[in-house]
Amino acid sequence: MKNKRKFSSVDTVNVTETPLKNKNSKGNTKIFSKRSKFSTDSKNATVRLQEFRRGLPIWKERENLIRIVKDNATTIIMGEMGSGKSTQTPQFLLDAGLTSESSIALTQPRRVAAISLASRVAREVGTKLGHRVGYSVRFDDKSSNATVIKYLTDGMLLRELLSDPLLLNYSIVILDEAHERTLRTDILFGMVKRAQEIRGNKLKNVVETRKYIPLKVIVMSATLNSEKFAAYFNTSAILKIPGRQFPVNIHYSNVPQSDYLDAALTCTLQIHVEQPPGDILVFLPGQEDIETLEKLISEYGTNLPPDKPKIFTCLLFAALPTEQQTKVFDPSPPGTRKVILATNIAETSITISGVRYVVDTGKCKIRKFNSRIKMEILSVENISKNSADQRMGRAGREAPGSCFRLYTEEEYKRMEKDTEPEIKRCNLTSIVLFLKALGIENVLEFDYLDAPSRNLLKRALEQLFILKALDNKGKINDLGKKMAEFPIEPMFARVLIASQSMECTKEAIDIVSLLSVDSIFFSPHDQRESAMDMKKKFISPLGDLITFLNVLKSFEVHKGNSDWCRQNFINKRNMKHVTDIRKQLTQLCARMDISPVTSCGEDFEIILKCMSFGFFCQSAILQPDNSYKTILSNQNVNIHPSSTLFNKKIEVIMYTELVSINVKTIYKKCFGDTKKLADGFSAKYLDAFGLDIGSRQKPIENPLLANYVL
DNA sequence: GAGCACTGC
Repeated sequence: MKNKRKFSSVDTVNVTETPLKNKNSKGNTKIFSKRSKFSTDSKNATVRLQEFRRGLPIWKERENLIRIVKDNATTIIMGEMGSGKSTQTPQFLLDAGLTSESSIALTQPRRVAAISLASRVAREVGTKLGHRVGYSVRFDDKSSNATVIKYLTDGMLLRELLSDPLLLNYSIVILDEAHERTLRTDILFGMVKRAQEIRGNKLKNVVETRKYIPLKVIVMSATLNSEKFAAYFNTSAILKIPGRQFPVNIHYSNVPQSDYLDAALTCTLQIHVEQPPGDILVFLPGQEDIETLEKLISEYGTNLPPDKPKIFTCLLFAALPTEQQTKVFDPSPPGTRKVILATNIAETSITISGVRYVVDTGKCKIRKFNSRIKMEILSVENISKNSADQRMGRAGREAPGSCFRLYTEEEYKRMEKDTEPEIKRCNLTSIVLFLKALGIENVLEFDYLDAPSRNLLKRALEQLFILKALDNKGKINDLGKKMAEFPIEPMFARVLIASQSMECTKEAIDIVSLLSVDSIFFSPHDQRESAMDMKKKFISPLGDLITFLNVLKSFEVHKGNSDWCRQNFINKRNMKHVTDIRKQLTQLCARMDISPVTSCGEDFEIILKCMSFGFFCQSAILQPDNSYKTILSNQNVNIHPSSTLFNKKIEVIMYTELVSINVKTIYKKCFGDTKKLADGFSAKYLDAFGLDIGSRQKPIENPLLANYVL
């Protein structure tokens, strides 16, 4: 069975903090199956586990850690990779009796990390997973009333806040990987601090003392600006734990590189020819670069000196089907050197053993709000110093290594220290609605570690107002509270709620689930045309959304058969995700008295009208030149060629996603050379569907839209 | 007629 959890063992946290002598990078299953050999002598296994624990760098700090946590409301632990902080800290505190009758929550930004850490710690504690030690991630809850150490994703703890805003279920909350600064951990910082203060104040009230126990907070991270966190949490308790890292030689480029792809090719081949054995990990910004470099390496690789080993390339990026992702863990064939071409996925999420050399282009793709074109775009940017150091570290996990930076030392010095936290650059609509639902009415004055820009907050508020989640004073109403309950974007939540009166909840759930995943289609580069052909039989003249619905129906008729998926270029992993989300939304709707079985049958007009409750702002009108203008900002846009409505000249369209494309691609076509061109963007529609003007929601009361009412 | 960093509920 190849599912996501196959990766649990390759996650940074797990591998670095549970390095067994017989470690096998192929997966937890392998690691555990090896270990289960020992479990025939369970006493022996227990002894081994305890010996291993005592060997961790954090073990020496045990008494110190317990004392600091005992004496301080908030503690900051800086632990390098392999220090054992994520597995040992909760056990130390539990053994020291610091949890009283309540439990410990430890958050992770990633599901696989939460699951594999919980599995590991359950073994160390000697309990069945889900009893004393458990985890809670979306679609998978292995925790019970008996659970005292609970690993959760940060998103899961956020959800728990909705029903338990003071986190009374826990006496200790540990926020791990704080340096990653995800939108969710940033909100958790503020909420946990608030819960701690309120619980502290309640404690002073003698009558209530029984009910409230103090909340201990621990912020953990590999590298972070500890002073900043310490100031934010009003604490001076900082504990530093050394990690296990081998030295890495850094080589900088002598001159700035104008073409990082070309530089990466040269550098990789040079390492291959000149350096001793060891795999090479190349960091690139995205899929396109990875595929281009693979072609280049295979072309040049054929001209290598005959006495040199051959090059064996592996690709690694998130959109790659799981079976192909796992190929990076296969040992390279004899007489070859493995070269892994990867995105940022190899920086935090996946650890590959055998890497001795890192080639760092110094670039990554980052989602950022662009105020000029007023939309979020994905663009290639320089990485931060921290990110560069993280990439470098990947060369020194098992032995000394080398890192080749394709930029000069001057350029490194000019890099930002840290990557800008998401809260300063991403869409905040969900988060603002969430805060309001938690009773934080003044989202501008919330106690953020880093305050988001007022511009971003204002946009989020406007959006929520348009969706009728907020009243004209910006206060959340019943509709908004209902929307916040759904674990989906507010616009989708609006559609689900509207589906009740539109009597099409079944279809609305299906479509929202389908739109919640990356892409249900898989089109490999070399088989693009046959993929297009196979897609044709699903196409509905009503647009992409009904086409998606047809795919889902067919997927179910074929019971998710793998061969059927492959033949039809359907991404099975993502379709499975669709059905998981659908199940969750179905349960949630039922709980909120929105009957999830109400169906509009084949009357798809109804479902399209229902979608307009969430997306009526995202409409555009056909122009004489066959382009479109958006109703909100009068912006020129086109229908994306992958849309089923491309070239159909529909009078009015509504879209769920706007994507920007690089001007380079357009110029490439005209001039063939893109080197000297600056980046630029042109908006296109990804998902569009036809909409009869008469069915548009009217009137639009928002003054912002007044100029654009049809 | 073209393109998708990484997560998460």
